[in-house]
Amino acid sequence: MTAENKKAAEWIKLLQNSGYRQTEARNTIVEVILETNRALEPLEIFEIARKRQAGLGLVTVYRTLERLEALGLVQRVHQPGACNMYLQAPQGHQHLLICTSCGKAEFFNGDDLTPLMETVAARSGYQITEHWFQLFGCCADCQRK
Amino acid sequence: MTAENKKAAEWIKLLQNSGYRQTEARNTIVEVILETNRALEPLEIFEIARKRQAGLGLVTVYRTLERLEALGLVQRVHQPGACNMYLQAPQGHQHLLICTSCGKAEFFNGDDLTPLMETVAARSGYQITEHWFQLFGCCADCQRK
DNA sequence: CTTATAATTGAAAAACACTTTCAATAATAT
DNA sequence: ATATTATTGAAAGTGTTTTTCAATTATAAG
Repeated sequence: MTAENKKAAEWIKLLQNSGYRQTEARNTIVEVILETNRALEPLEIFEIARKRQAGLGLVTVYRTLERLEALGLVQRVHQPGACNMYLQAPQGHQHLLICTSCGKAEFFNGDDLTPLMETVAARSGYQITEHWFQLFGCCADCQRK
Repeated sequence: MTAENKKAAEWIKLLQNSGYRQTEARNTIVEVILETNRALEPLEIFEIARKRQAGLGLVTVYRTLERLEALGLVQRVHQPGACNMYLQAPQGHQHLLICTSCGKAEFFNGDDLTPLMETVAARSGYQITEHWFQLFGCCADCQRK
């Protein structure tokens, strides 16, 4: 059993524990998300998944993403070109690093941001509750090309 | 002449220097953006502007925003709820602090991010070219309420 | 000031992305 | 095996953004 299969089984289990049923459509959609290392739009997920499961509906992709996001398994990603992309969520709170060439997404820790946020809070008078931090660049593989 | 009027005149001038014409529609749209301290959706701009200029079309708002953004006068802002909002762009590269209650937007400098970005670049092998950093919170005025 | 020009406009239609509705189907509990 | 109920895909509906187009208006030229 590969790492992806194992994670897929975990996700399905979590869905079931929340009262959702295991279906072919959900299995396929979960697999597609887990084996992709970049954020995907609903339509992209649909097109990949449809090749494996004829008859799958785009609506089901939207509905499954909604449930996966509510369970915190998937994360919505905003990018300049598209702001409704979905990616497997990391452990805890992490920040994204995205390759502008191939789209590959990696997470990193941003604990270092706390002092800056405190300075901004003090200067502005705002009580800061949330932050978005995302880096864009060219990954090692794409630099070689 | 108020500060907003002065800035509006500058923007119109810049538009003209780029080969665009001065029109009533553009004047009104520019004024609305300049006197608002929060990011607005095209439809919001349209509704405010229409009260001052009957007959204005929503299409014109979209087209004007496109030009203003191309000239760097206006900046597109992504927020969890809406990712097509527009705000007067700051001098140089700055980061946003947005009040989740009233929407008020302020800019701040984020020079402190450089060391973190260098660390991430070194660890990941990415060549970092761009970053998004945005803070959300409750502004001083809204805290009092 | 008058005329020629080319950009700009708003209306309408089209394109697009996403959501809702609904009857048929399929997963799960009994 | 059966009953229950979530899930499904198709179709219709909604909201947003873009395109098309003829009429209008700003600007440059005379």
